[in-house]
Amino acid sequence: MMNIGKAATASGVSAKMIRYYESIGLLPAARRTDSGYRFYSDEDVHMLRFIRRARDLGFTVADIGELLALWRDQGRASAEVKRIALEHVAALERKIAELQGMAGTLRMLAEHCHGDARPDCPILEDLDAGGGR
Amino acid sequence: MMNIGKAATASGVSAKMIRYYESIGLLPAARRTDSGYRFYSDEDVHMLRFIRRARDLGFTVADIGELLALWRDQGRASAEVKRIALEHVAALERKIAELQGMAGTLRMLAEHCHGDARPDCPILEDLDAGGGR
DNA sequence: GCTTGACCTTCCCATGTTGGCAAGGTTTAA
DNA sequence: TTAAACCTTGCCAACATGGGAAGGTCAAGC
Repeated sequence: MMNIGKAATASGVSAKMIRYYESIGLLPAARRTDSGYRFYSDEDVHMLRFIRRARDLGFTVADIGELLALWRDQGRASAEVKRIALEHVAALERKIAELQGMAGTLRMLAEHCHGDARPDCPILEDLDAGGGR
Repeated sequence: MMNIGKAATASGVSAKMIRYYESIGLLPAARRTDSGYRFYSDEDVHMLRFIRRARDLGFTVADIGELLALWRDQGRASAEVKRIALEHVAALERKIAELQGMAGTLRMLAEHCHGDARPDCPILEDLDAGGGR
């Protein structure tokens, strides 16, 4: 049993975030000491690490709510977990493609820009003209 | 000369955003009619399209502030523009790498998940264990 | 036993960009 | 004259996170 600070260092989730997750219902309300301090078990820290890892993989808090429910449900079907994961992969890939498009365009523009003291600059010219759209 | 609604459709920037950009100082305060309506010139729409295009390329509003200043400065050095663009490309690429890492891990995990009615699922197991970290 | 510092509590605020809604004023067309 | 389509400002929401203030609690050292 430990304080929120200890649970935070043990799990890698800040105390601030632990309180936040509790407030939005991602975590059940923590037990409290008589004086009102939250306290946590190793089991709780385990759940916090789960959340931390899922955040690192880019899942939103809403996703994690679903994943946690499945995690706790011993009779879950793995198909559901896989669906959530693959949907997330697809979203990540859409985002990646979008960023790659931006980076590609900019890299191209920058290549044609002298990058010296002269004022003419294809980058600004493109922004000016709207990239031919 | 036109209303904000017209300027919005002409530039592709919503009226809401035009007001927002004005409020944060990205745009100078628009001129007003006697009754208080904002009005815009073709020149203004031109600037709005510049902003729109730069947003599409992923520049933050802060970046765009710099770019607009350079755009207006006829004596600017293109080196400065290029620097901003390349910094942004680097930021995009960092983000892309991060997302690719997430997507790669998840794709791998999903591949090893049966995705059927059985409860065992490598995805949850990884989240559980913390991916070996 | 008292003081001090390190913890905890709640509450409010800020980030960045965008949309939505409400209450009220203006303009335009029928 | 009236109705529709605009405009105005202001507030609220999202998402996840951090910062800070004001005040209560706990543990260690003296």
